[in-house]
Amino acid sequence: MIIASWNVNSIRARLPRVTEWLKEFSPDVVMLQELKCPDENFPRLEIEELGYHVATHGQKAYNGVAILSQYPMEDVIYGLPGDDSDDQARYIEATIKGANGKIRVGGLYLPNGNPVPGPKFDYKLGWMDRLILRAKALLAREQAFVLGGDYNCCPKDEDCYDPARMAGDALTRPETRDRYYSLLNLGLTDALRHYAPSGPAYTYWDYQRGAWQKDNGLRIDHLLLSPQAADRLRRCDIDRTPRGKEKASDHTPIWCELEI
DNA sequence: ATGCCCACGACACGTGGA
Repeated sequence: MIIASWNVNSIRARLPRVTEWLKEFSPDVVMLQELKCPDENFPRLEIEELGYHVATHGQKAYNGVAILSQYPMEDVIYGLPGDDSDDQARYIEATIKGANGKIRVGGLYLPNGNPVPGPKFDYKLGWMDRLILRAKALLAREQAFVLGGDYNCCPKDEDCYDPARMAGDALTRPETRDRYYSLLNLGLTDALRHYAPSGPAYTYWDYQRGAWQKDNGLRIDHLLLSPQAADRLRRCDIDRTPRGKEKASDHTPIWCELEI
């Protein structure tokens, strides 16, 4: 089973890029972020036509997450548990019933958090604390799961093309990294780093200043696996192809293959 | 030169992204 994550930066603006990638790559499951549209405007039919079940958690103009799956989905939850006052659409979770077993999939769009300090950074850290609690709850089930998406966190300086330029940014702040490593220290596996333990492995390139052409990127999209999922990990990679196309998202897909 | 792009929504040189 191939499970991918892609921040598309508007599903409506990106629909041609998304459908061509689904046709060429045929991932079994895709977590999408930054839909930037309410559920009623999500291009559901166009994606269902390609053989995908669709679960969306959108909102007007900002945020928005979805899970696409070639297998049926069960027990979908919309929104990250732990704060009923949080009205930002940044989390969706579902169980995928594969041919040879099931896996729980959480798709997330973690808050950017800039500027630092400020209420947006406080919101980011609180959101990460809730994600850690959610991961603990899922780990207690002792089943395969993946938490994938745009974490808005460069775990190490090597995950930034220019660490000095990013110093103090919410994506590299120690408070952000501490929480990312708290997640890993629960026993989760950063799937990409299992195969590429160090060095550049970017998933995002700014639209500005020719960042893509100069490979001035960031590694901020991650797939974190529970022990039961990591046991089944067979491959993980970043597909840079979509980033080089016309009308590209500023992010590109990351994917892993699990023996499920 | 910490500016330069992109998308949204409804014109605002507005906001948010990262």
